[in-house]
Amino acid sequence: MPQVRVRIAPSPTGSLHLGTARTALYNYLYAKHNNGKFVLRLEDTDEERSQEAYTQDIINHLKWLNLTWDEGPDIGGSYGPYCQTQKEEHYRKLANELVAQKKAYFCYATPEELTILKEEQLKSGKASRYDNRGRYVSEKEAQAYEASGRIPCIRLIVDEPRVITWDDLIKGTIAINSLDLGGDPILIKSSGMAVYNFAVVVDDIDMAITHVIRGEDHIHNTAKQILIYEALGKTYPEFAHSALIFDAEKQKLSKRKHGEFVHISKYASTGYLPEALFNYLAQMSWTPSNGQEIFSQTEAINDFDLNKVSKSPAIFDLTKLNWFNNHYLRQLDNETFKLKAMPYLDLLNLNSYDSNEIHEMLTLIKDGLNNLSEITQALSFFEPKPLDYEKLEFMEILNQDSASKILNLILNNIASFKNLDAKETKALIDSIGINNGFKKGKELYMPIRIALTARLHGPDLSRIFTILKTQQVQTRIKNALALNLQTKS
RNA sequence: GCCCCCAUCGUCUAGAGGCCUAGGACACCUCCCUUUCACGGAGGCGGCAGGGGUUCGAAUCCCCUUGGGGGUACCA
Repeated sequence: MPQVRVRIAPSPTGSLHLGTARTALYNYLYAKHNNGKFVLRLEDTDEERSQEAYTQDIINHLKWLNLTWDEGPDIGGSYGPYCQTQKEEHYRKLANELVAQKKAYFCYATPEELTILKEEQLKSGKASRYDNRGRYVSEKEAQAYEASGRIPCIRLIVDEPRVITWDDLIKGTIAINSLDLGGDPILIKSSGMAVYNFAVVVDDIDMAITHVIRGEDHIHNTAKQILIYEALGKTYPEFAHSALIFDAEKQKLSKRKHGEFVHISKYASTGYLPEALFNYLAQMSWTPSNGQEIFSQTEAINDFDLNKVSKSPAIFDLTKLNWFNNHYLRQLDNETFKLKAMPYLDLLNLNSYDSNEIHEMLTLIKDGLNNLSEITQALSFFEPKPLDYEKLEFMEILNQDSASKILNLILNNIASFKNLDAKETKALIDSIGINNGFKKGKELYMPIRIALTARLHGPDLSRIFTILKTQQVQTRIKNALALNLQTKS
């Protein structure tokens, strides 16, 4: 058996899409599982929408996901070039050979003529398709078209009717009638550039691709492409079509509807770990044989099997991704976590704290995070500026008599808190509470929590207390008490 | 319209005719731990789209219906 060679072939018309990433992931896993090669190729035949910035984005984020390729436009390889725009001549040459062999022909129909054809078909309730009229144009007519300045495209002659069938590695047997392919397909646009379906086939042949793994939106393209392989006299590769990823309304994930959250870049910048996204994407239509939800890339490679990839579409669920991300975030050692947290920490003014204190803050919140960008909000109360207590829920608690009593007690004893660690701080708060008739619990701690953080919930209060230090604690309690007086008067 | 694909808890799935009283995970709910939140632990709720076959036996095989999705470009 020849070496397995698979490819991911994104078009640089947008930044790396979730769906493309998952297709890349399947290809990657399949290649690595079979000791094969994974190739990156850019399908940039769309002259109008392709952009260099997108190419960079795609390359960066595939790398970010640790889906590394063995050959590609950035690193080369012996089957290049790996961009379609660099192969224009080659495509044209092959198409012309097909014309010479009478397997293809020049078609002089104008877009306007085709639009009219389509409208007529629609009106009479027929399936809309090209009527293959160009097949029957005589030499003489062709010369007349040339003389009138028409520039032809090249179309492939399709046997009709005929059943095209292949054994899909994910879906099983698929059969499509050539009659339903919309008429003789274009190979070369009149601009001279190859059309997607032709370029793909030529490239997959040139690059000795053995397995084409892609989304099921390509199923009809596959039928057309098989016809092209046959015309070129080549055997076609194995095909595997995976179901698409949907949103909660069972619609295809689209930039238009979902904004930046269809792009891998968004997850990277929001502080999702590549391991988490990899794991989530992999498990959403494939389950390892041991049934585990959490698995590493290596484990996935060892166990991957196209046959076990789900035939039905999966709905993208951010909540579940969050669960995976939380898991991987908690697994990070403190140093790595700190390193990854830095960009989000930098958004806060925490210059007054030393690195031990920053470290302490991070361990405080590490376990409860969905993504790293939540750090900014989670730690914002550490910024040395006055807090805003003007919220009904806070006021209700602060206005209780017991609240001002407790806060005053802490204030009166503030000096005793100096240089205590978290455990000692807690013990002191407890004893102050007990000596003055408070049970330790919500009644005792909530007013302090609100005074120090202006929040109802958060991490361990005594640790917050020690990080803030007595000076800041004193200021905040005074502020909270002042507010209390204000509302009472 | 025409063609193709798909159908198990709200979501992701396990299931290859008897191991199924349909298993797991996320979410949700209850309880425990706990000053609160989170983490962790113990439970709970919840599903084979419908109808016909085939079979001793169907979530599983076949057919129909319904529903969902994709495609139908000189886009990729």
